[in-house]
Amino acid sequence: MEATKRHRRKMQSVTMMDVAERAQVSPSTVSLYLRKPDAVSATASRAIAEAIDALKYVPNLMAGGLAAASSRAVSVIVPSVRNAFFAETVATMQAELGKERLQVMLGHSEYSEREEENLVKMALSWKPAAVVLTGLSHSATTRRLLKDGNVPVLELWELGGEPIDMAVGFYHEQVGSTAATHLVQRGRKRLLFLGARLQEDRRAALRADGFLKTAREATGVSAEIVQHPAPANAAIGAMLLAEAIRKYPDIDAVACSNDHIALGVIFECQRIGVQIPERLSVIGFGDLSFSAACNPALTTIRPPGDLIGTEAARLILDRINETGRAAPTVIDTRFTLLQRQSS
Amino acid sequence: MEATKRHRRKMQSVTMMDVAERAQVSPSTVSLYLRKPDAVSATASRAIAEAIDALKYVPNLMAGGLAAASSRAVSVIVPSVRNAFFAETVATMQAELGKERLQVMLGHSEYSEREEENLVKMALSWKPAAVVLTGLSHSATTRRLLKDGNVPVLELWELGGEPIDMAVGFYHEQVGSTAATHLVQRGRKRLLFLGARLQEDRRAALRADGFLKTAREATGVSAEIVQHPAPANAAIGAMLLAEAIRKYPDIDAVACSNDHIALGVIFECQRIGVQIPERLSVIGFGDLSFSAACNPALTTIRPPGDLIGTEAARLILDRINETGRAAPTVIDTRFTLLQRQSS
DNA sequence: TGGCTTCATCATAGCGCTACGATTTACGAA
DNA sequence: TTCGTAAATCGTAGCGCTATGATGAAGCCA
Repeated sequence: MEATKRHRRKMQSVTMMDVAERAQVSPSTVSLYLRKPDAVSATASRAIAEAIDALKYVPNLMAGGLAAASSRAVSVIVPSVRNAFFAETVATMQAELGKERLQVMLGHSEYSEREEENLVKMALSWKPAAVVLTGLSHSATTRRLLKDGNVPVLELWELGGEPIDMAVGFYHEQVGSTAATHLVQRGRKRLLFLGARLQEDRRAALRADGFLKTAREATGVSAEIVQHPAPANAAIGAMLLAEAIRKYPDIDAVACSNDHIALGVIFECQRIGVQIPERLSVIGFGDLSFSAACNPALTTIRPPGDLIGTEAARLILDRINETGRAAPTVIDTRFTLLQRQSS
Repeated sequence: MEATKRHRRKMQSVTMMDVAERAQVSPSTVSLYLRKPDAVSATASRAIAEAIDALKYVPNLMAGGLAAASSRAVSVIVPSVRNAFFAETVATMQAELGKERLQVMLGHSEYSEREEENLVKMALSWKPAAVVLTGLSHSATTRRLLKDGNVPVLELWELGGEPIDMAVGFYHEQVGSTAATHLVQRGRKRLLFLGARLQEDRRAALRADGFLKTAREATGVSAEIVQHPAPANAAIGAMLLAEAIRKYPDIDAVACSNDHIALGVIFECQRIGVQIPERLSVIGFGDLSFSAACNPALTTIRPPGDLIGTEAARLILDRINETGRAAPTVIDTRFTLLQRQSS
């Protein structure tokens, strides 16, 4: 009986139908106005804008996404925004994509391929316009999901090997190599690499590899490594320096896997009376906001986190808008050695 | 003619209908299994799980959100994740909400009420399960949109006045007051507040107000302020200290609006030969990852960014699950004075 | 044995928008 | 004046899932 049929009430107080009625156009025209304003006449546009404002209409992006089989969302998966590198890239992407009314959806992998896989599954459920990952290490399931997902994929912050789709980053072994070359050119002969969490942070491990390889190739130069499994911060840096000097009393240079560690090294050197750079050269990685203000000012290698974010956003927008430009699959943003006082 | 009728092709290769067919249940049961597993028998659950795995089914959350008139997304709007305070809160919320398969959507307001308003409009288009804002300053339009939006709203990181819905944070004037009280109790009499970007960062401005008010109430104590319009970082901190000493040569204590500024102050004091804390006490705000490792270790006030994130996530989940507990509208997380060596 | 309750499962209309072909109108050229 | 083309607008089925009442089966108690 019709009397007992379920009547699902309308959930949204104002819909595109209401806007269309007030503006005296069809709902299709309202939809077109919101998606392609240039395809709608000035007269109709004014009436529609007035109706939207008067009715305080808020579009339902889920209905639009269902109908279009794609959403205006970009899933961005980084190890953590606690990490200043990824915070910078996320912030830059959010600014660029926000301008085009694309919503950034955030996921934290905490350097876990398993967690990244779970996040990719959740991401794909939203039919995102693109999926952004950090680095090149992914589970086989993640790779299959993304290949089957028919979605633009970017891998950021690391280059090497064949990307799933697009990649923006630089070669981390080259960062390590550049640090070693710099110290050797400064005349240092007893080099040390200080790293944290290298088991999970593969990019830091790659920098360590590049450093040791290049340093050990230099005539008359020795290079060792001292590590700690905890996440990198200044306190860990201080501990690492203390252990380094205990194990290798004659070191004359240290390269740190990031500037937090380098900061801790600088403070620890002050405490134990080691002069930088006279007695010990220090080089970091990251060029964080405090690096130039250190005493002495920190020599470091600057990764362009902002450029990575900007280029990634541009690739996404190009792919979405299909401007026809054959966007390069891989962008090498390189990095910059900033020679300051500490080396 | 039917022959010329448009046939919109099915977009998603595998849908819930396919899973239902393979598991030999109805699509309703599959939907129930995904939303409320306890309501489905063990036999049916096994068959459905097998079918999902075999067909590699990925749900379409937009269809679900359209049908349910709500999505499993939480919109989180912070000034920027470049700021470690908000990065910590976002990271904590992402971890808690991710466990319940709620997607964090990120927005950056850059301390602009206008930008926040735009982000709230975009947020509401996704029919989020909750909207999270930072601070208590919002445009009238933002307040109306959220009230009309029929959505749980949280305001984080600041208490004071009546919240739109729920609030988790602490009183920033009390932070400033606590810093002043601490310095006065240490016997300091010529106090200075060093702040950056106080025009936009209202919480930092509130801390400055609290500091000056309390310091000036103390007998025989004077207090001034030196500011810079740029975003706070260590380099700005160094500049502020240099200007502070130039303008007020007899100061014996500085309170910094955050620990980045304090870090710059520490380094600048080293450069100009000012002994901390003998000649100058320094107190910061934030307890960032480097604060304990400074030389001298930095006295600071620790805001519980992680607790704010955890409590916010709990309030959201309670509201979504409607557990019946009358969750308090306002949670004061307080803050902690960490007295280290610099004061 | 029958009736009532509970648990598991199902039916299906509809949520709000979009794609894309159809239709209408206006303008310019022959 | 007529025809063709371009611009603007419209029609409407369907995208994939869910809410909620309906239905059937099983179990328990009188």
